[in-house]
Amino acid sequence: MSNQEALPRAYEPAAVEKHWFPVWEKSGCFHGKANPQKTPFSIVIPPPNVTGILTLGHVLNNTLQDILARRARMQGKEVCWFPGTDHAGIATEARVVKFLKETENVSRDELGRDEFINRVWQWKKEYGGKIITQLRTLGCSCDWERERFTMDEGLSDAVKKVFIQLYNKGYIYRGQRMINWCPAAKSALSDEEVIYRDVPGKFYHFRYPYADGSGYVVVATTRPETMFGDTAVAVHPDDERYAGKIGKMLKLPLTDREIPVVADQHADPTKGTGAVKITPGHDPNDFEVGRRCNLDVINIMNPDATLNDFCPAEFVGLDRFAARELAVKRMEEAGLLEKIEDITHAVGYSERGNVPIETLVSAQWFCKMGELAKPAIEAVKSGKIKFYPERWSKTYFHWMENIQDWCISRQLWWGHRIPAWYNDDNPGEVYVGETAPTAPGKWRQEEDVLDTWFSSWLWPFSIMGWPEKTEELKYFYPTNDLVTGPDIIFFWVARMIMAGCEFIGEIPFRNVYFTSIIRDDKGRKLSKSLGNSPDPLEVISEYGADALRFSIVYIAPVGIDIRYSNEKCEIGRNFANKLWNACRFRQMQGEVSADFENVPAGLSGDEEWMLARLEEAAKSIGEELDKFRFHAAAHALYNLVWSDFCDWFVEAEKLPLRAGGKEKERALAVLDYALNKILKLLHPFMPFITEELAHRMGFVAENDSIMFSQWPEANQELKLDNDIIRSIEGKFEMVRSGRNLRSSYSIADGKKLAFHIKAANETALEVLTKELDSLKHLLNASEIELGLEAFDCASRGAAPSQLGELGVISLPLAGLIDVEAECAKLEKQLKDIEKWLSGVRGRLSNEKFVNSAPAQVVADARKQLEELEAKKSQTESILAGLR
RNA sequence: GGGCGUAUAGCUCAGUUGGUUAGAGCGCCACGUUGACAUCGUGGAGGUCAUAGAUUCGAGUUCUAUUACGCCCACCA
Repeated sequence: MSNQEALPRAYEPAAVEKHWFPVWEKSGCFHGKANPQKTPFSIVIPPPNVTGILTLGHVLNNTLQDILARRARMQGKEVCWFPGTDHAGIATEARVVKFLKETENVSRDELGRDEFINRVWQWKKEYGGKIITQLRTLGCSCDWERERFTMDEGLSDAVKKVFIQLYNKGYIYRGQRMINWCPAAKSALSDEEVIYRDVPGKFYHFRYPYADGSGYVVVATTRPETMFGDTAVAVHPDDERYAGKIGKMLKLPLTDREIPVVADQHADPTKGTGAVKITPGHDPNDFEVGRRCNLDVINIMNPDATLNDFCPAEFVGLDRFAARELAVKRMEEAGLLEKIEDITHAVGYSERGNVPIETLVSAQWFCKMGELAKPAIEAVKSGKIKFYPERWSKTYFHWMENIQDWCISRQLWWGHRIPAWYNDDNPGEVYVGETAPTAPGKWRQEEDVLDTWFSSWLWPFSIMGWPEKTEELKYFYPTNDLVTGPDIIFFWVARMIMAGCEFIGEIPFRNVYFTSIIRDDKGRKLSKSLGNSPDPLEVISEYGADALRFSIVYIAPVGIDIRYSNEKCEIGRNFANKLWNACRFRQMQGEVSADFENVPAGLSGDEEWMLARLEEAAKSIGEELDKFRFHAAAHALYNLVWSDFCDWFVEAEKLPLRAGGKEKERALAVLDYALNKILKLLHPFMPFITEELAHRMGFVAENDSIMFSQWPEANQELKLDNDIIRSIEGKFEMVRSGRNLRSSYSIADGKKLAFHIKAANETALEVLTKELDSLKHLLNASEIELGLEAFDCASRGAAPSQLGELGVISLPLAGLIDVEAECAKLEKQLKDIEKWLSGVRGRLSNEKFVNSAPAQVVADARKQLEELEAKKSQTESILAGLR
């Protein structure tokens, strides 16, 4: 794309985006490698599920990472952003099971383990990892050569090594424990994978008769079907109502079993009847009671949550919910149903399976977390790792300080198979190691696989080749920033910190930025079923990737949820178009200056003003990004480009551009200098359009990229004259006043007008004289009468403006002005002035204020008083003149 | 039950360490196409900062309580 070619009127993102990404990727721009000459900067991507497709959440998350990476690259750092995907055990297995059912009508079990796993790999090859392509569409500057998958060989080795190490340390153990069971996945889950929902339910009160026929005990339950697992009824030892009953037997209804009344602290005498049925096999509390009272633990369920053959015949094979209804029915028939209450209670659901989980006792593998947590807590406490927003550290500490053992085994096939073997010749003998044991015996490998997060928590170093001591690891670890959602703070962030501390002896990252959660414009969560989840690829094709990126950062508030709708992308699209046209305008003025990196000598006031705005923007954008305040940086850019550059500077420069000669040359040089800086500052946010424009304008060589140009830090050497800058602000204020007059008389902008300006003082007069041509240009004035003496508004039929920094501008409109209306306007102004005046006077006459407020504040108030008084008297004289 | 967050213009949000006329974008109203841009320009209207107290010379900003909404954690039958 040569810079000779004229720019089209409107920016068309599609072709530009399609053009640049392959160019970048092919040229190896994104590749990072150990380079001792440079400071390393690394990020690891939160690996999306291999089944996943791009969502707006990913767009936000990855745009932010890209901004960090691209800025660091421009700052001259050696950048590596490590990409990859997660094998996502449950999600992927379920997905492929469904796929096989639909395409081949075969089940997982029909295929068998090895064949099924083959099919998952096939599926992955064909359909998996779509999101990786989609992230390219978004412009992500990941080091795509380094893409990894959590089931890759090296990463799997890391998992094994870690498992063995923790096993040998005594942290990993296998045991019978109460766990969360997902009937959909038919697997154990960790506590974190259970989400609690308040749902309507019923509270059933049942009568359990004493075996000797001496009446009954009333117990209440929300889960009648679990009664077949009851092994006791507990009462509080001090509960007088049951004095003498402890030890008596009850007949468990609908069965031929008898169960004892036991005494246990768990029974709360203040609740209900004070008696509680005990189901040690299906309730964590009851399990503990069972332990204390030596009760049997009975599992009454099959893996799919149907009742097993321990239950009465007619219940066997029934789904738990059907069993519930039947149990209630039978109890009622037996006259043992006391009452039913409607209640709302929290029910645990499986996060992935979206069905109520079962708590049951099962043999699973666990990892003790207490010791692992200690250094990880310290890392955040000491500030080695910083959270943004900081408050998330509270959530982190709370969880870490109460951390429970982690159930890491899953009854799935897709995942890292646990490297443990059982000796069938010698039951109880277990071997844990990289490969099958060679010792004699009939060894059988554990069927279970590991929780997906057991590989994800190693991501920051497994992706760099650990346990090999690679160059990457040495150079890029620990990484700099992590950008992720707060919803996986426990699943992932906390565990990565523990893993880093434990296995590398060093934290995995220094800063963690938690993104906002995206909702629709009504504040609802985005979900497929609601149909309110836009497809980012469609948005990109409609608005452009840059537009989507910019918009989503621009609208993302600090620490709260984002309300998104596609129309918001107009912000970015319009902004891109504005930038495009600013460049188009510049291009139409002639060749780009030879030196666009430096400022020419002999600047005009407007030009100094522009440089000042640019400096201030560069400074604030840098500072905001350092604090991860992305949206603030985006707003600063928006104002810089639209308001400062386009609305004021470009308009003002049209004058010297028209003048031609040296003046034009200088104006062009400043425009180029500013545009070049603007494109650089904007590049991390909008990589495509800035690359395109930088080339079109000739700011970067044909084979180069803006992504390696130098990031504009605030320029300390630039000496700007604050008086001049202030006077330009005054000029702009006067222009606004003049336009206001024009507008209030509904005079078209195109009509040339004559104005009068009364300068506030000698200095103002000097400034105004110097800027007179500019004022005429910006006001589209045919003539401006300028002086120190009061303008006789009444005789000239003129409407005066409000008093500004530099003076009063008035618009003589013989015969046209409405004197009454003008007077009313001024009187209102006068009233306002008086109101403020009395406020300031009141303050200054308050001794306490004068004595205790900082000197500067008092001085400011005094100055304000003077100004207001002057303003008042001037306004009064204008008013008098008008009459 | 515990913890956290949010409440500012019609809508979505800014508002740094308290400093006195609370800002932006969108929307709305008026006017406007003379070559950068109608994906635009110019001007304008619009807010007793959720409520009640407290601290202070001064509170959108600090403290307490209340209300509403949202999120997280917690074994309550």
